[in-house]
Amino acid sequence: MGRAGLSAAKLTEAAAEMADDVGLDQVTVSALARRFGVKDASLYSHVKNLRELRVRIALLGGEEMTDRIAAEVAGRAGKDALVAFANAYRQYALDHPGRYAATQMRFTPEEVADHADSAGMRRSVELTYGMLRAYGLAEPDLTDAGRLLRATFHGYIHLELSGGFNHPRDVQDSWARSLDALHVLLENWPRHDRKNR
Amino acid sequence: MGRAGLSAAKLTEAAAEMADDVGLDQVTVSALARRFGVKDASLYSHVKNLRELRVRIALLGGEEMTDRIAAEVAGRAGKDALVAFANAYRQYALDHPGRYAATQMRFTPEEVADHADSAGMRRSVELTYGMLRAYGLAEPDLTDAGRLLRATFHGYIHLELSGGFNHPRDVQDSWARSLDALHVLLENWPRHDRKNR
DNA sequence: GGCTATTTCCTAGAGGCTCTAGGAAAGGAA
DNA sequence: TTCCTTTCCTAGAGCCTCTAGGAAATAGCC
Repeated sequence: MGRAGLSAAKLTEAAAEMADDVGLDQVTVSALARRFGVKDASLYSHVKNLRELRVRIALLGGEEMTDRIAAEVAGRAGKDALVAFANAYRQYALDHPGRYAATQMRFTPEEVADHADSAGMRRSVELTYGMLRAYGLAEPDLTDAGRLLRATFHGYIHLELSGGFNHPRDVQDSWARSLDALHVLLENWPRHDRKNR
Repeated sequence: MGRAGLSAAKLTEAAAEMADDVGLDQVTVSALARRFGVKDASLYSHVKNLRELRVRIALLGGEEMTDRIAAEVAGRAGKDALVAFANAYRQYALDHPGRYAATQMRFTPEEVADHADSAGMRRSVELTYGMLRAYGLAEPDLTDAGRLLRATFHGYIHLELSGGFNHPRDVQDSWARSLDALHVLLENWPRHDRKNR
């Protein structure tokens, strides 16, 4: 019987699919080994431990997500860019809930530094800032507004994925309206002013 | 040697403390039994399984959190109420990260129906709606704005707790400014209008 | 108080998980 | 072919959840 031909990359891809299917916390070394018809211990030649496997899923997800967002935002500005960004963000999370959940993990600096660079995360921040500058914001409003946007997007997706929205009103409609509201918000951002407060 | 005098309530309280200390996913039946100087199997007389233990933590957290928020919001309206609500929400989550994480779990209807009523969750929704009505909002804007607020608060706390805010700017300052912005947003909410769009 | 019923806690054990140590076999390179 | 490296294996320790069935402590009742 030939070998399975494993590699860290193949394992990560399969683990990511598994995470999207059955949830990130159901991704185990055992289950993954089973999927490849191989013993648990075999995977430890390719991946240090379960934690590393999850970090790899997160980095993969971060890259993919940023790519999608960048493609959608390219060439747009203002509300167009905001809506494109937000929809790409949400759609990726809905398409790949397991990968998305992984991106929300807390990393130690070594973990980020170790495998791959965290290019995905960094590019993502740049995209956000570019968008916000189009609204005429500058530091520290840039950071504040960026945090608010990230929080809102993430919170919305998290609640949606975890079934937190029980009311019958369609989530898609609520989401669209929230984007309208955020656009208004960014246009009327209470700008930082040394005298003010 | 006497008995430990366990009960579902005592276990839940201890589990909640443990969750705040070491993280919700570190709360195990084994660890909890160890804490009481008792064998694992003993806990199963009081609690059905690990899952139920976590649900109980969530319900406890939900009650406590809603109580705090209600106390702070009482007698306030408009921006005062918004800020009081938001700060109480955030402070509870920072004080009790494990309990808070538990409240974000996905429940099956039976789980909610089983133990206790989900009074906490329901009251929380009512509080939000009361606050929003003070801004002159009505359905479906009430639902939309409520979702946006919940998403923003949750997303902010989640990112803060998971170390997602790397920028040196103080989170407290950002938060305060975001509340200013949300107030502006609610005052300028793009109201639902059948002709519009 | 004594007796009984219930609750609390125990031992024993099955089964799943992570991860290490050390060995065998497959594939590539010289 | 021969050697070297990588891939995969067996074996096993340790921790976890959860069940079954039994012993001991408490509570209720006469």
